[in-house]
Amino acid sequence: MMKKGPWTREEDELLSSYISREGEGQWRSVPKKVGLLRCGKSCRLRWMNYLRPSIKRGHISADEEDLILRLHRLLGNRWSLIAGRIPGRTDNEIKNYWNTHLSKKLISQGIDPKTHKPLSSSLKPNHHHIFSSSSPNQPETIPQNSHENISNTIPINPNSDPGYEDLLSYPPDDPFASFLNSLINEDACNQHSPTAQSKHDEFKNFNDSCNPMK
DNA sequence: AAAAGACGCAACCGCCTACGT
DNA sequence: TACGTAGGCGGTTGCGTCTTT
Repeated sequence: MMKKGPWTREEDELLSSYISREGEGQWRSVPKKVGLLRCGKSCRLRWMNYLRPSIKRGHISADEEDLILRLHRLLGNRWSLIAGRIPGRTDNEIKNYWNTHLSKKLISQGIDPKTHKPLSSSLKPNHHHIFSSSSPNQPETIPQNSHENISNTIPINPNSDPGYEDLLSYPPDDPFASFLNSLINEDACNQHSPTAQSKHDEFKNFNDSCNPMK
């Protein structure tokens, strides 16, 4: 019989010590090896969203909030992609933060959290904008429930897509625009995923360029 | 002080893709 | 090609906590 519900401190310690000893992977066999009455998926989720040492929990800074907003405007509800660009944050945490804080904040400002356009105009179809009325929650080029590589679905060349500049609304030399370009093209250009440190550096560089006074 | 309602977040669920056989 | 397994994803739920009445 599988156990469900909140994890206890003892379970966390058992899982943590096992993962730090044996490493991640083979999740289905982890509960048996550790002696937990949990399914492998649950163990993986607990590790990924809570126990990993690199996780930064708690207060989300204004910079991080701004980044989430901008990335969501570009990517839609692609929480894992967004989280991948915010060091130490998990997709679950960002998803929760969006649903409980940011979407309400945008609504209070008269902005549709799905389209990032003014609520009064968000009902009107806009074929120029890649967020179409047929799927307001996702960019038009990204199929619902698809987990395919983002670089295959988001226009890679801004100059070839008429809606791109409208979407970003940043001048070509805007640091965030170049940051987004780098992340969009990253998977296509890099054979290897960047390390946590390089992601951190990338984020820091972006933040520094946005906030030179810091 | 107690009850009711709202809120926030951890965890679950179902579906998908990738990969091996 | 078809099937099974593992891992990953986003949507949703459930429950503890906080706030309001």
